[in-house]
Amino acid sequence: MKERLTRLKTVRKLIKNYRIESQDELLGYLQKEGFAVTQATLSRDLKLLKVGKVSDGHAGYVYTMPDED
Amino acid sequence: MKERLTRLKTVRKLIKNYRIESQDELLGYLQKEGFAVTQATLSRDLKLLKVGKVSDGHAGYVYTMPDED
DNA sequence: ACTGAATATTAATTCAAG
DNA sequence: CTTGAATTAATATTCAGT
Repeated sequence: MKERLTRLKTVRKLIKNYRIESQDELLGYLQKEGFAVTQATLSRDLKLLKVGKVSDGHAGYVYTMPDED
Repeated sequence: MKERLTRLKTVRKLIKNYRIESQDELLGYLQKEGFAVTQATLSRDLKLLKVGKVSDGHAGYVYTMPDED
């Protein structure tokens, strides 16, 4: 199944364009894009993409993409 | 209490020098350096320092310092 | 190999207190 | 303003199934 590849691309895009604070939130965006997965899968995707969750210092926590990969 | 400042410095150093995979692990190193805090405090420290936990792609998860701050 | 459901683990926040 | 204990929330992993 090559769905994972297209999904990973989408996840990447979403993280770059939105301020996402949790995997559940990301899950919501993904669904709007037509992907139906669970949190477990998303966790694995984020691992593959090496995205990190970092505080912005005051407000909350945000997912970040590594610079090119 | 200015202990937080010295502790933050130490946390920074530890994260730069070791491969730390959890706050509990970091807690251990901190104790060896003479700081006795709880996970709650550490979580706050990491927030202040904007450190992030990121997968290295295969093995596990590692804490990372933002490039200069 | 990829995934979901359930679970275990880890991390953030609340709430009270110094 | 900083912290710890307890709690809640978030995330990683296990285990089974395809």
